[in-house]
Parts: sequence; structure tokens; C-alpha cells
Amino acid sequence: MNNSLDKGVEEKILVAAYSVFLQKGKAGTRMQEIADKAGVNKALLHYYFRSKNNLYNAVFKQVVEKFILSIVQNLNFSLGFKEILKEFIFQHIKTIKDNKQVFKFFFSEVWMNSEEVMEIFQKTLNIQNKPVYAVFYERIEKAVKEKEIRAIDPFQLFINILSLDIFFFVIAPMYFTIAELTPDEQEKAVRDREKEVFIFIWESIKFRKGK
Amino acid sequence: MNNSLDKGVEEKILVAAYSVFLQKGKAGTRMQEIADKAGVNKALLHYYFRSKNNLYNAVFKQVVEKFILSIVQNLNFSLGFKEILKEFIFQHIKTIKDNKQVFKFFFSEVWMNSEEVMEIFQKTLNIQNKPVYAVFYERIEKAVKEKEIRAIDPFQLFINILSLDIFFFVIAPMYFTIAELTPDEQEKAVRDREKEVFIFIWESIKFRKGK
DNA sequence: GTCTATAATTCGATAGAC
DNA sequence: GTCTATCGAATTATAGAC
Repeated sequence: MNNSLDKGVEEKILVAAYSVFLQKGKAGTRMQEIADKAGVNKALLHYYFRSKNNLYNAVFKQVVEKFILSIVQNLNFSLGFKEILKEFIFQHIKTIKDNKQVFKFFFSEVWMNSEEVMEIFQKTLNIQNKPVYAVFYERIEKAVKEKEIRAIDPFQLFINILSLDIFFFVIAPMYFTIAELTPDEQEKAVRDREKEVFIFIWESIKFRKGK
Repeated sequence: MNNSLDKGVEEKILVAAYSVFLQKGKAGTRMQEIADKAGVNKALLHYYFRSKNNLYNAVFKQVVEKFILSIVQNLNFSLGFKEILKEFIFQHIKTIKDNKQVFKFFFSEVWMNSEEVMEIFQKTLNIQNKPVYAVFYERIEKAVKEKEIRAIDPFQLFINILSLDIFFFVIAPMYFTIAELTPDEQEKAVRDREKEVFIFIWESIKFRKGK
């Protein structure tokens, strides 16, 4: 039987599937490759998950959770807005860097696929009937009201922040390749980008008396 | 024989392939579907392009060209920087809206695939041994020097603009679905976004005397 | 050049022994 | 629960007639 060192076959399969689906996409993934990576027989994949589609959905659910977690985790709303923003960007970019595959996968796969997948996304996004980004909006509105920042639509600011956080790191591997950067140069590019995002946003939104 | 109304079989195939690959991705595309859409026999696809991979590469090349064209077209460098920026964002977003599929495809497919694909990208990007974005950099540097805008690294500003232009429109279909927007609301969201991008950037970079 | 027919292979899925 | 063996469908690619 399973001893305590065994992870359980079902989870081993899920871990392997996660890795392969993220690398190859849904259509590009082969059940055999997942089985090999999990160290089990291909038939077991069907025993536990019945079909490739089911296995994919299980993986996709995890990806969505990671994506959403990357936004809502580590928010400390007791600080001033400037510090909240700085801290959020720092943490968010850190998460993106540690989960590049997740973000690539997320943007790659969502399109191709059905309402089935969109439904998983929608369900996961709405926790307790409240979208995860709602707290964000409220804090932004407060910051505007209390003149911590200039007047700006919370939704737009939210999208602006996500855009600037995510876009570069999604295209970074491509950029590194075509610009032929050395590993050292790549690290520098990442550090430069991390600094830039907060400055750029803050320069745009900080409240200025004169105006 | 072909009369002048015929587009030529090779091009008909390419047009069909473009449409199917953009919708389904490389792994998800079936040669039969391309043949059906082109109104020709499947065997002809292999006659003209020898393999699915070749056909894919031909399509990918076109996509890269559109992507790059979306950045370099419609640049009028005789204006002041504020007007150049406004005009660029306007035109760029227009192109993105008209070619949503291209951008989705571009971000979806580049990762999965080989150096083969990256090589096509690199070749297309460097025209006359000069990256297409070089003219951009020079104009930004000039704007900084002449105090049209605050000091900012041209590369970072370039990435910031692309991020804010592209990201929203790439995730928009997903956003529309999960937020359950009506077509009218969707149009409004797009118009709001178009306005926001320029304002946000300009507020961040415009030169301010006091400082 | 274009078509039909089919080869060759890959892949998801399942039956059935243990 | 796990494995071997294999089915059957799907898919790329090609041979060969016209």
C-alpha cells in the first residue's frame, strides 16, 4: 500500500499534468507524456480522471487560482496608498517572475477554449459573491477622496497596474532571445523593469497641489 | 485555367490557413479544415507547402509582420511629442482592435514553439540591421532633452506604452464574458479604455516646471 | 495542377488479467 | 489499483490516376 512517502498517485498525475499542460498547451499535450512524467501507466490517467478533458480542467482550475491569488495576496490595507501600491507591485511582480509559465499558459489557453473553461474562471473569481478585486476598488476610491492620488477611475487604474506588471514579464523570454541578452543583462533588465513600474504609475497618479 | 477573378490557389490556401491557425493555434489546427475553408483538396496543401509545419511558418511570418507594422505605421515625427504620443496610441489601439486575433495568436503561440519561430521573428524585426523601434527611442530621447517630457528611459517608456495599449484588449473578451457585459456596455468599455491610456501616460511623463 | 484513395502514424480510450 | 495489450478514430502525408 501507500506509505507516508508516497504522494498518492492521483496527485502525482496532477502535478505531472500541470507541468506538461503549462508547457505544451491543451492540444499540444500528450497523455503519454504526462504518464511518463508521473511515473505511472497511461491507463491510470483515465482511471483517475476519465478523460484528457477532465484532467485539463483540473489543471486549469489550479492555474486560475494561482492567477487570482497573485492579485489578492499580500495586501496590507493599513498603509498609505503609496506604500500599498509599492508593496503590491513588488509582490505581484515577484509572483509573476516565480510563475511565468502560469501567466503564459493563462493567456495562451483561455482563448482557444470553451465556455466550460470560462465558467471555471468565473466561479473561481467570485468568492462569496464578491469579485476579488472589489477591495481594491474601494481602497482606490478612498485614496481619491482623501487626495492621496488624483481623480481616476478605479477600474482603469486596476487595469493599468496589471498591464504594467504583467506585460513585460510575459514577453520577456522573447525579448531576451531576440535582443540576445546575456544572463547578467537579463537580470539587470528585470531589476530595471521592477523599479520602473512603480515610478511610472506613481508619477501619473500622485496628488499635486498646484493643478 | 485561372481567370483574373481567381486569387490563385496558393494564396487561397494561405488565407484559409491564416484564419484557422489564428483561431485554433498550431496544435489545434487540422489540415482538413484549412482545405475545406480554402475550397480545395487537402492534398493540394501538401503540394504547395509540403508540410503543416511549413504552412504554419508562412502564416506566422505574416503575423509577425502585422504585429510590427502595428507599431511602426502611422508615425508622424514632425509633430510635438504630446501629439505624436496621442496619435500613436490612437492608431495602435485601432490596429489592435481590428486585429485582435493576431495579438491573441501572437502571445499564445510564440511560447510553445521552437527557435525556428523565434528566428522568423528576429529576422522580421531587424530591417536594414536596425530594429524597428530605434526611431522611437531617438524621438523619446529628443523629447527628454528638449524638456517636452520628464527624464525617462526610452526602452521603459516604449514598454509602458505597449503594455497599456495591448494588455486590456488581449484580455477584453475574457473580461466581457466574466463581467457579463452587454454589447453596448462592451463598446463603452472600449471607448473608456482608449481615452484612459493616453491620459495616464501623459500625466506620468509630461514635463512639470516646479519639480 | 488537382483529385481520389490510402498508407503510416499518432493518440485517446478501454478491455481484461492480475 | 495497476498493468499490458489493443482498439478505433483522427490526422498528416503520399502515391498515382487524370
